[in-house]
Amino acid sequence: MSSTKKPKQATRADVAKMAGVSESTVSYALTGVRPISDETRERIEEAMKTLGYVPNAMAQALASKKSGLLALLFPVGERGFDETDFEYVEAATAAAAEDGYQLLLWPNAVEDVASLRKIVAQGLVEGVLLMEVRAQDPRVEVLRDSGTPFCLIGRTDDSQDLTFVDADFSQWGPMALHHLLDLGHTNIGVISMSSDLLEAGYGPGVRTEKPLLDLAKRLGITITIKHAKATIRAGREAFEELTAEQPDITALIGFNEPALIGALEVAGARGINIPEDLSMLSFGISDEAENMTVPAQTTIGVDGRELGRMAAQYLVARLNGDKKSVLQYLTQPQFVDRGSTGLAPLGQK
Amino acid sequence: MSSTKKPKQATRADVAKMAGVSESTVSYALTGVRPISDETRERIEEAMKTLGYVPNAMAQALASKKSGLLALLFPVGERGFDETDFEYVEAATAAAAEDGYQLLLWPNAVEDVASLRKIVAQGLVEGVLLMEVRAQDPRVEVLRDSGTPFCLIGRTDDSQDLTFVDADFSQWGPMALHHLLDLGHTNIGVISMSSDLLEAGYGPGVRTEKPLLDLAKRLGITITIKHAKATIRAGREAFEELTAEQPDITALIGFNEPALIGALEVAGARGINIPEDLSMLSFGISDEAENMTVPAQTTIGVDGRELGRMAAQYLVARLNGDKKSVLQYLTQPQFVDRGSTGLAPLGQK
DNA sequence: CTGTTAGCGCCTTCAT
DNA sequence: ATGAAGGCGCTAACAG
Repeated sequence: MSSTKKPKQATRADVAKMAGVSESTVSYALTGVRPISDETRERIEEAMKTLGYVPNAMAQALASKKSGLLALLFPVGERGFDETDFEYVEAATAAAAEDGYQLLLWPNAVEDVASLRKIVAQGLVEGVLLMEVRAQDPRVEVLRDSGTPFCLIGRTDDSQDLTFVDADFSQWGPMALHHLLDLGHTNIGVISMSSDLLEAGYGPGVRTEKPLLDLAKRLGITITIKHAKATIRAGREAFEELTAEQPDITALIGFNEPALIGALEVAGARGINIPEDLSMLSFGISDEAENMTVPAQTTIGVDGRELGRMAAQYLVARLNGDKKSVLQYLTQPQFVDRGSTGLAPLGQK
Repeated sequence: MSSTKKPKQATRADVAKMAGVSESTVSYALTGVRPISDETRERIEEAMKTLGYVPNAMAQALASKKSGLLALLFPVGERGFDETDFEYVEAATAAAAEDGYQLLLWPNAVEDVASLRKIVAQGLVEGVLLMEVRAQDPRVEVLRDSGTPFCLIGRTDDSQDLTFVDADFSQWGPMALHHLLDLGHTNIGVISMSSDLLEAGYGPGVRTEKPLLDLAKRLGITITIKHAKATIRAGREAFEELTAEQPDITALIGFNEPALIGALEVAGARGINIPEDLSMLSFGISDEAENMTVPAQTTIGVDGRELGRMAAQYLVARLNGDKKSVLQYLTQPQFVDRGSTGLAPLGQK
């Protein structure tokens, strides 16, 4: 058996002995919390190097009450992780690492408040990042009275005094309308998410829809909305209903990725050219996912990486005792033109 | 300020005092490592409940040398996290959780061996999961002589005595050929990954290509391979070259997601119908990504979730002292028919 | 069945 | 500028 057994890690005591100093001096040399003579510092550093000393994370955490760990709470069973979610994770991980923190992935059902309470009580993590936040989210209360700092990606209805980062959904509709109106579209269809989601208070949905409708009315744009489940099939049906009701629609806004694919399929089958016959613009779909559709979709959406990064940074700010009364960030909508919108066809009445 | 301050967590000592027993008895009541009279157990449990006691993870880890944490080392900067990678993560997280372990996300450049060494020396994690394994992977040696148990997702060239899970790439080509041959295709194009990747020994590439070519030769199938970079543009060019060289191709195998999209675009522009005029089959693209293309692609690939799950389970097995000399797992290729392949058109000679 | 006693490896307040 | 000593909260022998 050439299998190497666990080599014993050098401990602070070993370093102290070898350098001929006390253990605490070694600690101070490490943290720089108090002045050390250059000479002893060198001896210590050399000892550390030859011993390959690395402070033990557990002991450090236990003694200092600082684990350097953050939890990223992500919901399981919901609608599963999608690509955008993943952008958060990656960006948050990187941002946390820059500040010396590691991210722990914690799969947790939103309703499972009991184990969340237990999890934070364990004292493993210093702070928590929450994904897939609901309008009324039971996890918030648990975290709040556990005293653990946390930051939401998304927000609750009642989040004035919470730390969060979110997309500024209220701007999506107006931005889309301006873009389409500039191209001459005045009769626009929308394939949005299911009514169930909206009625459940799903933030992106409710925050987007009203400003869109309000502005359309003021601008005199005709809007026809269809709510569809998040399936390709539902998208096909929605598109068919939409075009039956409003044959003169010249542009389509989608806020429902799978349904949009369905609409694309039907349009393709009917020989509708995009953007010559119909302009398409889609909301909130991640860059990569959107590149997959043929043709690629012009998009107004959220920069997942920015959100993830900001979330981690805000959380760390809280940990470092940032006393700003409020730490909240709304990302500007991200417009990516992939050529699926164009001038409105003429002669549509 | 109604802001709740960190409530002091009850400690084992508190429980012991309240229950009128010694501290160690509390521990034993928790772990069940030694018999406790029903009566004292009840007193203890009640005390725990009223105090809301939860064992401190750090202290537990320090004393027992078991943190309950696993690291998932994922490479940054490479080609970025894609959706399939994410399936590993999600599945591994879930599987680890079932065994009582948490997954720590550790972004780490493959070459950054120094910080990897440091990371494991910290003693934070009990084991490591490695993603994006290279044919020659410097991280393996570091882990091996750190004595930290680890499991690869993928494998190195020299992995006889390593613990790993990987797809059985050698079967992909044959499976694809059989499928296409059954439909009457004997002149097949391949848009594969860049030669750079292959020359660097990228496992999925090299392990797939040779068996594919070998079997094609034996079956008398004409294969024309184009290597393209992972971009849509490169895919367009590859497809154009391919069809210029071999106008009689009736089927196309893609092993390069973005390039495949490019090929699809060109095909669409030329009015080539799939699968009537051209059958398409794609390798190793994740389910979700594949559903995004229009038309959807028939795929031979890997079940990312299975891999992630197995990886976590194998690692935990190692941690639990599973002495099986070898723990290695190859997943069967996963064939998903999405209708992009069909009978070869006639009269192509 | 239960209690006592060392640690685990490090941080930190007190001394000097 | 440096040491000594007392925890942090828990595990795991060692004693009854």
